[in-house]
Amino acid sequence: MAQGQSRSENTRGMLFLTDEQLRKGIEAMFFAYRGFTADPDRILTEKSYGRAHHRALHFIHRSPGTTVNKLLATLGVTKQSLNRVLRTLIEDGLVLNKIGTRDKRQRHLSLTEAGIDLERALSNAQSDRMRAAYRQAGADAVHGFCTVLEAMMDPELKEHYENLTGGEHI
Amino acid sequence: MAQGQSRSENTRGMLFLTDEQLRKGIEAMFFAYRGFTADPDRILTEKSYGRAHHRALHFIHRSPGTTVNKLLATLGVTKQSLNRVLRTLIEDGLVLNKIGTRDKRQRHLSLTEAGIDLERALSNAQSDRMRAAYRQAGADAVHGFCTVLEAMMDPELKEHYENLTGGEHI
DNA sequence: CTTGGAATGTCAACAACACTGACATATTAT
DNA sequence: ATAATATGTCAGTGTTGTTGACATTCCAAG
Repeated sequence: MAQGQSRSENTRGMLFLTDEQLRKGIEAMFFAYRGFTADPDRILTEKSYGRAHHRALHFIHRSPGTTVNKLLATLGVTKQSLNRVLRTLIEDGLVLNKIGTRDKRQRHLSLTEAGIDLERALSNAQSDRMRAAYRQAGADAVHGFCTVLEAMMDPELKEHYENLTGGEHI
Repeated sequence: MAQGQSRSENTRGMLFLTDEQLRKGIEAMFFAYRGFTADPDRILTEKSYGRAHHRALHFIHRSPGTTVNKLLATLGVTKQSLNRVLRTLIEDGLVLNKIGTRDKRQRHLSLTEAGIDLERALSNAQSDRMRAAYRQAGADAVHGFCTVLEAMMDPELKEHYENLTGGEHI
């Protein structure tokens, strides 16, 4: 019955959504995001880094050789904010900053060995929980999960998401 | 084929998950959460409030008459952090702070008319996007979405989530 | 070749929101 | 009486975001 209502559709095939169902989804996002970040946050605190460092490491690892401007667009922060984070990562020897050959204004970012190690540690911590959740929920649930998340993104952000999926080069 | 792989299971019925699929889920959470908070954030900025005010309003609206300690547990922040937010909300006439009758140490929190109005505006902004995402993704996807999110929560946080769903009283 | 604009870096100031630690005040429980 | 609970408050600190201003380097168009 509860199941029936949560899947109810009207004659035109449209979902009928109660306020209660919407609110439940909102709270699920809130609580789940806390779980989503909890494990990497513990590692980051040990190393005196924050979530912003994690994000930078993640997307540099994802698109090695990317430029600062591209990274800014993906992260959606100001250059001043990113620069503070990037500076510490470069100083600490986790990120490499190579001046472009074609366009010498651009800085191409990549991870050092140490950067790769930390990124992997963070990624593993996050993936472990993700994998457990996926296995617990099942394959169909995972598919629905991603479908709804994609539908929730801003169109502009969704482009970044899809470009990353397609693969990025120098 | 892509569909086939994302739903592939082995002979024991366990999901086979590639690193790529897990990373995609991680990035989907990151980008979707930005969309999730974008609309209410715009309203909050107008009123010189932040996301913390939104969360407080949401959960007080959800559980009228709740106490400070319960709210602290739900939000997972320190009392000093919550107090800063609550003080401004009370000063601005959005939240009521009533001394308990049974236990006079406790303060029971509830929304004023103005508080209800702002909560509704924020909630509507967030729900609109949620509803659109739900409709676009379909009923089965929504069910999977919630299932995975619940599996992703810390057990302790999941209790809060479920208690809220069940309904809270004074 | 000069000039405009793009890409980047940096400095300063500020705000939101989290934290810790310490302390005060009621109130309840033992 | 004493201990524990619930709450509030002050002071300090750190991360992460913001604006605004300015310098540098370099590409490209006139």
